[in-house]
Amino acid sequence: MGKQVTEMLKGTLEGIVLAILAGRPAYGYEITSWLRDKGFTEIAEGTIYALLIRIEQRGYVDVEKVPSEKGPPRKVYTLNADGQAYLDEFWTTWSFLSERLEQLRKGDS
Amino acid sequence: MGKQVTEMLKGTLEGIVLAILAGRPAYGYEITSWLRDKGFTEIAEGTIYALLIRIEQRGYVDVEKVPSEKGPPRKVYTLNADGQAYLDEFWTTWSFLSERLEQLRKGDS
DNA sequence: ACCGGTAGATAGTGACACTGAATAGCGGCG
DNA sequence: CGCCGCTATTCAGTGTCACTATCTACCGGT
Repeated sequence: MGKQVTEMLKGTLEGIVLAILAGRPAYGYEITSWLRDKGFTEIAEGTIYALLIRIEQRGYVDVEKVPSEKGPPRKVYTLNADGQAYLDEFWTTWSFLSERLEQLRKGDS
Repeated sequence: MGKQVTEMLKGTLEGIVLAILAGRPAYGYEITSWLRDKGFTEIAEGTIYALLIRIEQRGYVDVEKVPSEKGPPRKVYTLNADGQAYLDEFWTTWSFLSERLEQLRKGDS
């Protein structure tokens, strides 16, 4: 893989993180580990933190500082109503794109 | 839709165009019209031409100038071996991403 | 005292799609 | 004839997003 994934993630990584947060609240480091587990081995730590700050500024998540037993305090992110709405929109957009791509792959051109 | 699609297209639009060219040779204006037909109404003309120049410079396509009955000569693009290899890679990357996304949507988190 | 693991922040870079406008050839209509 | 509309391509400037690389900071164990 490599650069191709990087470009394809633009616009989708945000949705991926919001989808994770829809399942349960989480903090940055946790999300990064989870992504690595799921095969996204190439996603840099810094990328996730930058993304989290972005969605926080847009008001898609609520933030709470929670002291950690190990290391500095965690910033725990929780999806709010605006974030859920944006996530719904994301899935609609994804479905649209996904369907066209599958048609194309089948040679329906 | 709107901006969300735009960001999601990064990295995939290139694959879409190559997939079209895998079916048959085509020129820019034709590809744009085809995309609009298929629901990609928001893709700007300029975007496609810029993309075509890019994939030409990378050597994924062969180019032939064909005089047109109407308007200036067409630049007809044909997918070559390198392009086909890149397209195969694209589908692999797409499958990877697509599978994780579907898992996420099903709440497999 | 140091190191490894946990946790987060940030400045600079590159790639890609969009906007908006310009150029150019051709046919038809008044 | 002159202008409009359709076909067809090009290009300069913009914004967004993920990456790289680096830095700060807290903790436990050796």
